[in-house]
Amino acid sequence: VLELNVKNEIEITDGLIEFTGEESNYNPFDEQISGFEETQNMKNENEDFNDLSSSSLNAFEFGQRISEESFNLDSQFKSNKKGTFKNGVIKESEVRLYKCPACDFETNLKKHLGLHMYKHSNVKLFRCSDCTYESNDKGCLKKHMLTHSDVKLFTCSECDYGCNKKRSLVKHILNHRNIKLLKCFQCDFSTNDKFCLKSHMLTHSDVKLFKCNDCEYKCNKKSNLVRHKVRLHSIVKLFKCYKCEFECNNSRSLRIHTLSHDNMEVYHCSRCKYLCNRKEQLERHMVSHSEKYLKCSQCEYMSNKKELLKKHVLRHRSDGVRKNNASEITPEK
DNA sequence: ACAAGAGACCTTAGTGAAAT
DNA sequence: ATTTCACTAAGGTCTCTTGT
Repeated sequence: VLELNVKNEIEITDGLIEFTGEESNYNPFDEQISGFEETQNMKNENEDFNDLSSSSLNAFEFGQRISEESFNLDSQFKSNKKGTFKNGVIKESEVRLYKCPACDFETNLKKHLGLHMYKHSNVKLFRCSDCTYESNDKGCLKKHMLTHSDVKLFTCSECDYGCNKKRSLVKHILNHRNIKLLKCFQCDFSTNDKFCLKSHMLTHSDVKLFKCNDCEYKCNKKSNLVRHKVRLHSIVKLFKCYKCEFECNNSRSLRIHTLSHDNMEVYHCSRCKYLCNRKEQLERHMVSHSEKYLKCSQCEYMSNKKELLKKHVLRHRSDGVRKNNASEITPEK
């Protein structure tokens, strides 16, 4: 039993993860993702996880499931109907009398229709006093207000982690236990985050969703494109030459530029904009333009840098894949 | 549930400079 | 002249959090 703060507890016993203290039993892993598979045998692959029995994850559950989840109902309607479903059937007496003229929503309670109609207007009933957030749902505003406070409804008993969502704590605790329930069917990658898996699947695709307007760079993540633009094409120049008007956004470019002010003999690369003040540095630089690569004898890895190949070979050793020695570093022509 | 962003971690490549 | 160390830039990937 992992004790959470105040009245919340999470039990992990025989494969059952269950919250006690509150009634909600949300299972973030209820849904199957097409093309992906849950690693139900993951437990067997993880010898460090001693708390569960070997067959436990096949019965991985978060207590009793909420039957309402399976109905496609408006959230306000659904929230007030709790307890009116029995075995997934709505009682015959609860005929829906009020229909929304603007959409398919219908309810048997007039006040629910009134609340629903706010959805079709610009009127917002509740507004955050600290930011621009507004909503027609009081509960949503209450939840939003937590983001302005330091209050953490759920805290981990094993570390300093705290959050306001049960689901987040469940995921966090699964990380402590080294359990990954969602697995990529194309590689060894696994995670507990469905969206993360979706994003991971893009790495197996040749499609690049985002392209830089200023160069040939392409990637599948918007945040990577933004980072690329800031690093390479940022209009903000942080480094300025103290002798002239030259500006750039990295220290290396500035260093190279200052060579021109020092009356030093400057060596230019014929294939790029590289400059330096020593002949041997230029020669080493030219290696980066050559097609001479050093190849690892144990895998497909290649590098034109001896230090990197050494590091790589050491990794083979530490992984215990195969014993190796320096003679296995085979330069290619 | 989904989407997006921030940030962390890891890796590779390139480089300056010191050591050999 | 060559090797090695230390550092930085940059990209890929993943985790975590937040908002809708």
